[in-house]
Amino acid sequence: MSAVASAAEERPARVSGIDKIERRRIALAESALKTLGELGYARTSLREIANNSEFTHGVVHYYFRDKIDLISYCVRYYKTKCSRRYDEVVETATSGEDLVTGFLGKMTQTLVEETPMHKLWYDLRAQSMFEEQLRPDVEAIDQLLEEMIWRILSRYADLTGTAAAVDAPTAYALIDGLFEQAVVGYAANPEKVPDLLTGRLLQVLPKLVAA
Amino acid sequence: MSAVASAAEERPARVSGIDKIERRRIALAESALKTLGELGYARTSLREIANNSEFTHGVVHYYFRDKIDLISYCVRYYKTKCSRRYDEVVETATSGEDLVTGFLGKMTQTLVEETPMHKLWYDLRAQSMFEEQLRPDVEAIDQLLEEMIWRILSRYADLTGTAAAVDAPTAYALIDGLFEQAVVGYAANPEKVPDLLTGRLLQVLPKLVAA
DNA sequence: GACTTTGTTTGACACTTGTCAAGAAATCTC
DNA sequence: GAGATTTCTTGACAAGTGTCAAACAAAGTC
Repeated sequence: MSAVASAAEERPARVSGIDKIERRRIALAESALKTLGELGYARTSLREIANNSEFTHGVVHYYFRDKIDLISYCVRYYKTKCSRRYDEVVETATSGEDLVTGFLGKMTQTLVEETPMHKLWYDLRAQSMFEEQLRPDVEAIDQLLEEMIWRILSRYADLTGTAAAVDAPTAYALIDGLFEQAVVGYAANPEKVPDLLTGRLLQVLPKLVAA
Repeated sequence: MSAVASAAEERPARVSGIDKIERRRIALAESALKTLGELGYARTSLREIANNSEFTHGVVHYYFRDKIDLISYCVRYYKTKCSRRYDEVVETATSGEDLVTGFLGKMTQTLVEETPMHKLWYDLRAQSMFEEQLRPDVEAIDQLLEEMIWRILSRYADLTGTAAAVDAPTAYALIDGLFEQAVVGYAANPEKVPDLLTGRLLQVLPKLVAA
């Protein structure tokens, strides 16, 4: 089903106990993330997660202490998948234009192809304002995403012979604001929103650097 | 308790039926908003709302068809309170500096004094991605907030003899991104966040206009 | 092959949820 | 003040929740 899970089944040879348990957790988390992405935090129950998986609801509790433990694990697992999304673009781009094109392409692509995941992320970040237990994980991801944006902006400045004109948290908040706007608006207007996002980023990116 | 409710009690003389029912709804909504702001959407039940009010849980159902009807009403009621927040600043400012100072002051003030309301707003906007019935109301508020930001930016351009260098949706997404970052981070760092927000806006605002 | 450990199923529990309806209380109308 | 209407209280319901524990199966160990 997922990259990790299927990789697991390809090589079922030797699995030391700790790895096996970790593998199950990942499978559970993948399944939970799918359900969470569709229904959102508020409407997702442990039974729903179990129903949409190959496991029964008891198994969920065998591998996770409670609901928050599961969700928290999901969030942590999720972060490893997303914050390196633009690395290849950053490394292979040979000009500012190149980088911008690649960045916009990847960004609109993930907006379209992984909408549920992004919806979930903004949902969970909002939940973290009310549920303290989620806060450390959310903060960690936010940090990762900020660094991701900063790598892109630094490289962009390099390639164009300029310097970043805002600091990292600011750059992240700005670009994230545009992206969240796109995610929220995507359901209502899936054809137009990606282009709108592209246009807005093209307006903004040049203003984030200065000679 | 609130401005509207207390105004209602000061003048209990003549109240035509339709107004009385509307008044009760407002009182319920105020109470619901208080609870929602503290607990967030996911953890707020109708009974909790009733418990934190002077009414019983049956009354809630007497005045609102169901839960979504109540929350939807709350959202609509809320919007009337917030989108004119900066109007006075916009009208009285006589220079760019003036406007920026007033804007930043009001923004950090509402961040600190009305934190629960802002948390709720970002929560509800996230919920609207999963709950279609919330979408029209959320979209309407987003529109209002975009216009609010645009009034500020236009006036800022006027006063500084420049022109806005981004369109309205972009400007809103950028500033809202910074504000949401501040709201999310406020709980963890209530002393520093307002100043950080101020600093970041000062970095950004000049870049949103051009000669 | 018996025994132990590990993993899984199933069913139950206590509780909360949104919703509703029957009736009491208050208010209004004449 | 009697009767009608509106407003509110109370208690109940069905459904869903997180959690747990006891029975069961599988796998590993000697």
